[in-house]
Amino acid sequence: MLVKEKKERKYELPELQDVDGKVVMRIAPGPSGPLHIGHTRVSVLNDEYVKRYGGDLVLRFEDTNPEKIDPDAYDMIPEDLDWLGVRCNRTYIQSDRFEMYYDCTRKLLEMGKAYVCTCDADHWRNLKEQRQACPCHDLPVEEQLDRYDRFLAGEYEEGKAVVVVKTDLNHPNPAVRDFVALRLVSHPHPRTGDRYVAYPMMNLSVAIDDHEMGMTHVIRGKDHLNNTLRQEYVFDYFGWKKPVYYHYGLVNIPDTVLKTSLIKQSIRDGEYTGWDDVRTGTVRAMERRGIRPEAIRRYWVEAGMKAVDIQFSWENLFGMNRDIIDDASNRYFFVHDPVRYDIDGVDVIEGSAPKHPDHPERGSRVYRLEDPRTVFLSGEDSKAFAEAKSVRLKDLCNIDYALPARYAGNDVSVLKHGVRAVQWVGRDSVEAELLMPDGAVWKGLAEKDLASEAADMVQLERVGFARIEGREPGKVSMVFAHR
RNA sequence: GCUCCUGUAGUGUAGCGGCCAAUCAUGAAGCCCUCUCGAGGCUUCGACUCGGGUUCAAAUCCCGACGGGAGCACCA
Repeated sequence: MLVKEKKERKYELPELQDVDGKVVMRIAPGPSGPLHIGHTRVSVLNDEYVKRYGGDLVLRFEDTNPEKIDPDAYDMIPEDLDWLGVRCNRTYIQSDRFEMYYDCTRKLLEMGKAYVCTCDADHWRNLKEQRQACPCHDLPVEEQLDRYDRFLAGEYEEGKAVVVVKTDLNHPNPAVRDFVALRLVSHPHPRTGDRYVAYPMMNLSVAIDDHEMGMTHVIRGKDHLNNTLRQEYVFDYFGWKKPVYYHYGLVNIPDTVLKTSLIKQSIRDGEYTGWDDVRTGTVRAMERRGIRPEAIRRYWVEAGMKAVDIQFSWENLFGMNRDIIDDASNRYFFVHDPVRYDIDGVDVIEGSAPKHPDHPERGSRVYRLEDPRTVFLSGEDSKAFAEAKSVRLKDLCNIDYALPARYAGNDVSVLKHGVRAVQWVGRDSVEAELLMPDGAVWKGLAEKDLASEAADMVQLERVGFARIEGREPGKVSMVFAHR
C-alpha cells in the first residue's frame, strides 16, 4: 500500500497578542440548554489557544437571569464540551458569587462611579438618549449607600430600582452610556431559590469575574463589542489590568434550529424527540448524526478568528467529516422501501464484497443465494430496473427484468455499457431504519453482516454515511450523517 | 436616528505596498481508477464591492460611496 503524501496548507490560528507565559481563557455560557453548533466556535478557539500556550481554560456558568435557566444545562454543557474534546480545568458558577458582586458594586458606589436609580425605566432610557442624567445620578454617596442597603434587603419592588454603573453620558455611542449593573428579580433561582433578590447584569458580573479569575485573553462574538466597551469602564474604575479582547464575526447557520427556547418548546410539544433531535443544531444532534468532534474543530480552526461575518456551510463540515470517517466506515447494503424480486435461470448465485474497498484485510461480506433466489431492491432502484430492463446486483450478478427476474450472468463489464450497479439484500437480511436529517424514518432492510458490525459508523453504499444507533435482534436502527 | 465592526471565487480562508496573470480547503463540472452516487488521481470553473486619492508600484495605505452585520434591554 502506498503512503499518500497529500500536500496541504497548514491551518493555524494567529498568535495571540501579549502572551506572557501561560494564558487564562474562558467559555462562559448561560445555562439555558445544551450547547449548539454556534457555541462550538468559541469553545474550540479558546481550547486551541490554551492547548497551544498552556494555562487554564475556565468554564463559567453565567446564570444571573433566573428566568432563563434550565437546571439540566449545568450537567449537559460539560458533557457537550467533553465530547468536543474541550478540556476546562476550572469551573465557576456565577450564582455562587453574588456576594462578591454586591461588594464590588458597593465599592463603585463609594467611588461615585455608580448610582441607585429609582426612575421609570423608559424615562431613564430617554434621558440617556439625550445625554442627560436622571435625578438619581448625582445624589450624594451617603444616600446612594443607604438606597443600596435597602435595595439588597429587598425593600424595593421588582422593576422599581436598579443599580447603574456610570460611564459617560456624553459618549457618542448611545450603547455605552450608563448601564444597569444590578436589577431586582422575584423569580426564584434554580440554585439559590429566593435567597437573593438583586441579580447582577452580565456587564457587571463578567467584568468582575474576568478580573477575579485572571483572564489574560477573551475571545467572544462581535455582538459583544459594545459590552466589552462597557466592561472596560469597570476595569478602569478599579484600576484592573484588562485582558486582550478578540471579537470574531457573527456566524449565520442556515437551515438549522438553534434557539434553545424554540427547541425546548418543540420538545414539550412532542414535535422533537429531545435535545438530540436530528433536526436541531445541538451538539447532541451532531454527535447522534455521526459528526466527529475533530471535524467541528477543524472547521473552526480553518475559519479562524476574523471579525468578518460568515456563512456556516454544512457542506464544508460534512466534507471534513467525510475525510475523518471514510477510512473507518465499513460498507454495507441498505435497501430503502424494499421491492422483492425472485431470480430464475440459475440454481445458486454466489458473490462477495470487501467490507472496505481500501482495506481487504477487514474481510468480506459473503453471499450465497439458493432456491428461491430472492433479492430486494430499493423502491427507487426497482423503478429504474423496470425501465432499464437490466441491472447489476453489485458484487453478485446481473439480472434482466421479468417476473420473476432472469439471471443474466456475472459479467462486470456491463457496467461500462451503462448498466447500473445497485445495492440489494437477500432473504437473510435484517430490518433496518434510517433516521434522516428532516426527521423522516426510512424503513428498509440491511444485509445481515451490518447487524454484527462493531464500529458505530458505516457507509451504506450509494446512500451515505450513517451512525448505528441501536441494535436489537433482527433489527438495526441508524442515523444518516451525510453522503 | 446614533455608534461600532466588516467587505478576496458558491462557501470558508491565505496574502496586508512590488515575489499576486492572487493560496489552500470545500463545492461544481469532466476524465481516469474503483463492481458505490464513497475514497484516490488528474483537469477545469471560479474572487480582490465600486469610485477617487497617495505612490515609480495597491488586493494590500487614505478618503468616500455602496453592501453585509451588530449594539443603543432592568437577556446573555
